[in-house]
Amino acid sequence: MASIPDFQPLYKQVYGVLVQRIAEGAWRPAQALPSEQALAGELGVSQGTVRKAMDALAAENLILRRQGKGSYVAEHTQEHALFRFFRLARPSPDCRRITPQLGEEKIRRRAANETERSRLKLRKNAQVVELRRTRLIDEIPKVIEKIVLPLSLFPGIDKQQALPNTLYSLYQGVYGVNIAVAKEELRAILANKGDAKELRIEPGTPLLQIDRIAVALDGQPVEWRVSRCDTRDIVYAVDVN
Amino acid sequence: MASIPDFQPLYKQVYGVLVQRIAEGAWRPAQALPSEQALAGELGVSQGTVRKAMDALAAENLILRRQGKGSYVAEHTQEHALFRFFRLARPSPDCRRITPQLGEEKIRRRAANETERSRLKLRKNAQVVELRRTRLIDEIPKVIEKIVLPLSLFPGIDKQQALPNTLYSLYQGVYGVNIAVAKEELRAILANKGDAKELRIEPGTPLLQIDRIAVALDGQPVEWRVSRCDTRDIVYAVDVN
DNA sequence: CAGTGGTCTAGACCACTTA
DNA sequence: AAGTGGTCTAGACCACTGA
Repeated sequence: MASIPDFQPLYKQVYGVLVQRIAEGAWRPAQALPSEQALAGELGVSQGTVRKAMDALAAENLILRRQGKGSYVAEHTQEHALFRFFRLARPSPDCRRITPQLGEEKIRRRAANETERSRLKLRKNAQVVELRRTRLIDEIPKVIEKIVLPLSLFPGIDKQQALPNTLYSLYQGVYGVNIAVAKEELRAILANKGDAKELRIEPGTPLLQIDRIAVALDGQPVEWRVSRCDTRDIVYAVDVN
Repeated sequence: MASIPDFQPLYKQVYGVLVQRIAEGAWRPAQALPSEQALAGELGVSQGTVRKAMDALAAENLILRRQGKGSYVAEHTQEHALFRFFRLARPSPDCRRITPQLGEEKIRRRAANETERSRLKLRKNAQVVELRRTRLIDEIPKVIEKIVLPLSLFPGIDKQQALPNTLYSLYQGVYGVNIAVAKEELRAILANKGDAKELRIEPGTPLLQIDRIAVALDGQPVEWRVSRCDTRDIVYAVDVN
C-alpha cells in the first residue's frame, strides 16, 4: 500500500553514504578512502556489500581503485578532466584526441540575466561570473567558450590568477565542487561577426555549438558553458553503446 | 616474462563465451537464456561467477534481466533502438525525445568506392547497398540520411519491402547482426543545393552532420551512416559522465 | 508452488603495493 | 610481511513471476 520510496538495498544505502561523504569533502581528492574492511566494520555490513557499493562508485568514475594500494577520490587532473569532457578529435581514420592550448581570456562579474537564472536555477539578483576565452589547436583558434558560473558557489574565482585549462579540477580542488555529469546539446550555427573575428574566419562559416550544463554530485547545476567550434578540421567524437 | 595475453579471470572467460554464443545467435532475441544455475553447472563454475558475467552483459545492454522471469537477449525493438542511437531532442528546458517519421526512400546496389571500402573495411570489388531517406518531425523533413551497407552481410536487403524506422532491429532479427557500439563524429556544415531541396530550406543553412560507423559484436564495422540535420528547432543531446 | 534473479554474508586464496 | 583490492566459492534468504 505504502508508496513510500521503499527501503533501498543495503549496498545502495552504503553507496549513498559514500557519495555524500565525498560530496562533503570528507576525503580530499587523491586521498585514500578507508579500506573495504574498515568501512564494513564501521557501517556494520559485510565486506562484500561495501565492495559492491565501491564498485559502483568506480564504474561512475567517482573513485579510483588500485589493487594493493587502496581507493581514492577520483582526481580531476588536467589530463583526466580534459578527455572526460573535451571531446574534440581529429576525424577518422586518425581519431587522435586533441589537447587544446589556452588563448585570450576575459573575466567579469555581473548580475545573472533571466536565461542564466533559469539554466543555473538561480534566485533573482544572483551574481554570476562570466568567463570568455579561446582555445587553440596547433596555435590556431578553433573554439570560443563562454562560461557562466554562480558567484555564490565560487567566491572570488574572478580574482584567481591563472585559471587552468580544465576548470573542473579547480572547482573540485579549491571549491569542493565535484562535477557528476554534463548535459550537452549540439547544433549547427553560422559564425557571426564576433565569432569570425576571434576565430579568424569568414562570417557565415558553419560552427558546431555545444551548450553544456555541468551538474554537481548533489544534482545542482553549477556551470553553463557555450562553446563554438570550427569543425572544418576537427570533429566532436562520441561512442554510443 | 611472458607477455602472453595472460589468463583472464574466470568471469571474463564466461562473459566471452556468452558474448560469442549471442553473436552466433545461439539464443534468438527475446528468448530466455539458461538460468544462472544451469549455466554455472554447464560451465563448471559457481553461480556467483556466472552472475558477475551476466551483470556485465546487462550493464552493456546486451541482455535484459528480470527478477522472477529470466535473462533475455536484448531486443532492438523499435522504441528501444530508436532511443539508443537516435539522439535528437527538443532543446532545453523541454528536452523531450523526438520520434521521427519516415519520409522518402531510395535504395540501390552498387560497387563500393574507396572511402566506403576504407570505412567498412571491405575488399576490392565489394558490393554495397546505398539507402537514402529523409526523416520527418511534425511532418517536416529535418534529417536526411545516407546509409551504406556491405551487401555480403545483408544479402537481398535491397529487395526487402518496407524497411523499418530502426534498421538495427532488422539487422538483428533477419541477419543476426548485433550492433555493439556506434562511433559518431559530428561537425557543422552548410546545406548544399541537394540538401536544401530535400529539407525545403535555403542553401547555406547550417546543418549538423553526424558521421556514424556501427560496429557489430565481433568488432566488424557493418554500417556507415551520414545524417544531416536541420538543428534550428532541435538539438543533438548527450550526457557525459 | 517451483523457479528465477536480487541481496547479503563469510571465508578462502590470489596479485599487487609498500615498507 | 602486512595490507590492499580482485577473484571465487557456497549457501542463505528475499521478491518477483507464472503455472
